[in-house]
Amino acid sequence: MGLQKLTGSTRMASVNRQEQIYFAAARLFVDKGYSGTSMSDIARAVGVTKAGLYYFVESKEKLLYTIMSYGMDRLHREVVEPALATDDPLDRLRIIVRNHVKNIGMALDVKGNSITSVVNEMIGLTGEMRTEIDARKRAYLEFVRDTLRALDAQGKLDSSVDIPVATSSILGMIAWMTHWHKPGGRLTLDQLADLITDQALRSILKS
Amino acid sequence: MGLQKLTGSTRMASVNRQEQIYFAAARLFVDKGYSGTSMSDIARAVGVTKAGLYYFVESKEKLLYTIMSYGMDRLHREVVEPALATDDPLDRLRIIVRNHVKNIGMALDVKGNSITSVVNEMIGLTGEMRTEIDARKRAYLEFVRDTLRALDAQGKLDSSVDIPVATSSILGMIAWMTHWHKPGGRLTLDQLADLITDQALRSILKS
DNA sequence: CGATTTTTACCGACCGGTCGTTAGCCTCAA
DNA sequence: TTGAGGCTAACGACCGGTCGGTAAAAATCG
Repeated sequence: MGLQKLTGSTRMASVNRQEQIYFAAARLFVDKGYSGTSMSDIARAVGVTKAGLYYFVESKEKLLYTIMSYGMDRLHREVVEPALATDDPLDRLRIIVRNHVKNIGMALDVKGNSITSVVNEMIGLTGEMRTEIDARKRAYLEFVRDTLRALDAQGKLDSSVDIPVATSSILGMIAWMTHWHKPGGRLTLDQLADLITDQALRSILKS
Repeated sequence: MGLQKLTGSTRMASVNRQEQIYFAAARLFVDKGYSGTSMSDIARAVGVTKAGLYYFVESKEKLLYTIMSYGMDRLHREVVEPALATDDPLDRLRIIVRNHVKNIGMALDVKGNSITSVVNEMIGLTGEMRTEIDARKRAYLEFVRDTLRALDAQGKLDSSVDIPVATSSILGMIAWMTHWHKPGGRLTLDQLADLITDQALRSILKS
């Protein structure tokens, strides 16, 4: 393909490239899976040679790790921190579900941004990186579980609720969104978040 | 690993090998993903050379397709058909959730059997095979959705339930099990199925 | 300011290895 | 003797990753 020669610059700023690579890789990882995506695929998506890619990225695994770390950061900032702002466990759970759904929804909506969804990819990481991401995921699970426990302590949970199972089920409802939610559909993201929040709460609260 | 020598044969009957290959492949696909699993992995798991594998299997994609087809067959036989035995939509939904959970749970529990879980692997299939499996999955989704619709017609659904969203959310609760359920845990599969069924129903029914 | 050096942002070629797949040979039970 | 059930060997394509090189931009210097 022909070279560009506009304003004498064929290159792009490094910061842009970095972001571009992370976004493109995240999108591809979500679409084709981690092992199903080759470094050439990513390079092609950002318009660079594979060799050129390795100027910005240390390894494929490190790339996945960086994306996952960033995703966990966002989850913490946009879900955990706002939830900590209230002491009422019911409000807290509402915020958790609502913001988590919106977080994933945005990740699917916003052009090129699938960062948060990649966190579901568990395979592909090994060693310390694997350990760290696993620990962060477990911490989040524990945070939600504790919220359910607090709700139980207030006697607000239905008697047939098993807290660990209920926690995983609610998170499953949310995580599974990536398999069916299509951006630009019938519902706005806010409406969707409301619906899922209601359903999740109803699934555990006393009638 | 030791050879079996029953009836003086170091070889295995072709039917056994076939099953063995499907089970081993299913397990590996669930654990490491489709693209993350190589034919060598599968061959090693069943104690055959990679080339030897190709006597029984036409291609990697066909192998995945066969496993998925088998999984869909089981889902139909163990979930859809029993559900059709009743006309009451509430009973029907109860059967769907309960049996689907048990189906996936057994797939995780039973040694070497992960068949049903593989159905979640959507990538890896192309062309007609992809189309067919997609259609069968959509038909199942539609079946569950229709059940919710019937429930709605009886006025039993909570007013804030959106049927398509609620259907996907319930199926998400179930499908996500593969990510957290560990066989031989605190609960029996029956107990687990009861818990999830209750929670799923509570999530959509009028209080 | 212009000249020079250093750094940035890449590319083409290539590495050893593994991928899915095939061809052809051997072996043993029926 | 035949054919099911393997085997060894090898294929071309592609994998993640590296190497040496380089044009252009930025920093430094006289």
